[in-house]
Amino acid sequence: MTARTSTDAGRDIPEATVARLPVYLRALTGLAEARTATCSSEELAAAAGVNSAMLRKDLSYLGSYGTRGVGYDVEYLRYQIAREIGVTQDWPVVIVGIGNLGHALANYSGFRSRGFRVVALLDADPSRHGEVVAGIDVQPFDDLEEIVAEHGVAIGVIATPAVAAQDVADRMVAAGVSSILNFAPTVLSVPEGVDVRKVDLSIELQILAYHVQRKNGIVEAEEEPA
Amino acid sequence: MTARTSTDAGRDIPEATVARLPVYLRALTGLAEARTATCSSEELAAAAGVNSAMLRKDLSYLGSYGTRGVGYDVEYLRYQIAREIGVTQDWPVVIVGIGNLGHALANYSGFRSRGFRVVALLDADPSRHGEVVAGIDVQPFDDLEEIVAEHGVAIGVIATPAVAAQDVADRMVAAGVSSILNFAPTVLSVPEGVDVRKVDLSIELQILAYHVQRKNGIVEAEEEPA
DNA sequence: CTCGGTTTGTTCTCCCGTTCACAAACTCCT
DNA sequence: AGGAGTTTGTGAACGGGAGAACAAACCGAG
Repeated sequence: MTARTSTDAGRDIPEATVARLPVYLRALTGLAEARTATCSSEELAAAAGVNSAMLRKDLSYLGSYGTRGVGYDVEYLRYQIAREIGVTQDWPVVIVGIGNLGHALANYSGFRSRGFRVVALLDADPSRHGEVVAGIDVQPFDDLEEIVAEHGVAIGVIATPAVAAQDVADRMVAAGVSSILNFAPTVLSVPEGVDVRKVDLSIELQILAYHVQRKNGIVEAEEEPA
Repeated sequence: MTARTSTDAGRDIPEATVARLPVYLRALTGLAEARTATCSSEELAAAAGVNSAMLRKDLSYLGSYGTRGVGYDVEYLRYQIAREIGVTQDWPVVIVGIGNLGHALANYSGFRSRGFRVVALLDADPSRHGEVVAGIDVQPFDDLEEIVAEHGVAIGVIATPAVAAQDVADRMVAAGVSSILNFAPTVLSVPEGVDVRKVDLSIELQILAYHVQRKNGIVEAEEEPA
């Protein structure tokens, strides 16, 4: 056995697995609400929309939380996954850019119910300041540093126009934010150690469009000269 | 040379490449707006936030559109990628579920500017019908089939609560929609041949939370009994 | 206590995606 | 015209993820 402390039974979880853990968590929550006490990897995998072998392998990175011949205890596994992700406690989050999308994000109930608490809404436009969205009033963007320090914010959400996004990211990083969820359609450059995940709505549609065109592609053919 | 028609110089583009083409397209648009006529793979890769070797390999699936020793013609490459993705023409899109997120999506200018046209906003809640969002009035969900048929809609966006999403997806598929962008936090099951892409806001945050916890993980240690 | 049935945890293999490294090809200067 | 310098396109190596298959472990019946 290599040198390991007793607490970290599963080091270095693959990124692909990390991305699926929240899906499993949601599926388990659904099962728990349906009063299901136990489930097999087959059932859980079906609920999560994945292969059962992959599910078992994913879970094995966390530890050995199932019982052979029986399956998984829904509540127990749910807690273990939540603990591994880190959503047993609440994470403070700031949202910058309270336009249409910022509004929607601020009102999104899925954040609060899944371990995230929006502690501030910031916008650079003074005409928005004081507006109350989802029970929180919009504050000047310049309050960023103070708010991050006060609440210990580690996660920032950028919902600004593309041109502003890099500046916002820089300020966030300087203020101590280490993870950014970026909705602005631009590539952010951040220092080593800072995580950025991007959600780009039009890119998703373009990917779909490609596949639609590919499916219909047999119909129209010529484009270049023969 | 294997049997190939003259038109399809690049069959079966890898999925990972398809997902990056819109990023390249956006970077090229930015360069074009900056009056840049030509760019090297190194420059374009930097603008897109990827490795230059990967960029070149990605582009090579489309064909040989660069000039060795020179680089790529911005306008020409932009057109070729747009054509490959299929965004030279406009795609009609329907959005179902005009809540907070649906509002934001309907108002999102990035759709229209990138080859997508929202032809209808649908909601099952009668109290919303007639409301005008982004210049389009909200119609009953039951109009779905008629609208899909009339406009030849191939792409549908689901922005409903989770419980309604599967029903909406089923109706969409039955009406002829072949690609779905799903914002509802649930796993959709669709028949073979239908593409689904999901965007899940809270999952993205949970992935970030995991990494934050991992970074801070050295601080707090014990959790299980020794 | 033993045996059959069930389900997990894990190993092995295949495949896709990424990166490296280099030959081919183009431009420009002399 | 020829050679030096650039940059593309691609073959090959490398790493990680996904699925199949199986051994280990558990339950319950007799």
